[in-house]
Amino acid sequence: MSDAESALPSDLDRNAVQTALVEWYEADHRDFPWRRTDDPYEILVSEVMSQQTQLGRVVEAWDAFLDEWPTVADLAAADRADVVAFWTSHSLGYNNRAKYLHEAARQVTEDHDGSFPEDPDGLSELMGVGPYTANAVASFAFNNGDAVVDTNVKRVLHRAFAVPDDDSVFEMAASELMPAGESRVWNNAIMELGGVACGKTPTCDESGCPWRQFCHAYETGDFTAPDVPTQPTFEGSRRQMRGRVVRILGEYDELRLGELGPRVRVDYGGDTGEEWLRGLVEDLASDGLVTVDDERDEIRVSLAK
DNA sequence: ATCCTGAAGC
DNA sequence: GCTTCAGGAT
Repeated sequence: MSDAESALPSDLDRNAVQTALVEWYEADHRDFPWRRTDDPYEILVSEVMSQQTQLGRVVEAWDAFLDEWPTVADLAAADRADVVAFWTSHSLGYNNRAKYLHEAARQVTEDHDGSFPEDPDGLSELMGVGPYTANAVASFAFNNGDAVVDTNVKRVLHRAFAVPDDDSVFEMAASELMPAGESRVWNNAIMELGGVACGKTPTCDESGCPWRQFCHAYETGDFTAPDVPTQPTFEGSRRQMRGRVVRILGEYDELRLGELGPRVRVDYGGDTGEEWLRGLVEDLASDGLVTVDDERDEIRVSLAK
């Protein structure tokens, strides 16, 4: 259980490490609106939007989303098509996440009598809520989570304390470092550190990083970060075309395949003609995002209700 | 292990 | 142009 390779702070230093970070965070941090609420629904919406999307781009969408569906019951009662269309029109990407969020709202309303589970295990049962989001919502809504482990936390722990690039080790280290019973401020603070001071290009001195005196990377000058899987080129990809289909269907009630095609790509036809589009749309249908209505010789496509 | 998405950052 | 961004489902 003990960590021979990494240099997690000793019991003696841990308190100083914890205090330094919390004081740094409380002295000054970005004032995102979801940091001013403890409503689990509002927190969940912000977390799902924030997955793989820069926080600054989330603010406007978060406001508009809660304006449209102010409570979890409102969202549960909405049509999935409207939620997916909203998601796409606000450029949030990953429209599967809109479907998951809608489904999670339905779970809370129907399976939990309208009130959220208050611990990570219970929250994990909600659709689209994995280990990170479960701990984030438990922390920020109920101050009742364990340490979150996201790319920010991994990067910080790897640099500061030489925690090896291994998920289960990151989890143990993060958990050991968190002051008990302070998940709300702690998880906010450590992710703020990763987002502001210890990003890909660290700004230790400019940001007044509170861990400089403890930091392995600051001492050695090696700011190597854990590997993040690189993505294939987006331009021209199938993923891009899926995104276009969903965006277009968000603008029309229903389209025939032949009407949809030219709007998806100007060179619609040939190798990327009806056959190709049909496959694309069928994939989206199995993801529950669109409905394909195949009647007679006309194939009609729309966002799934 | 692969797929999902789009824009800012560099 | 390529990488990165508060991950999760299958």
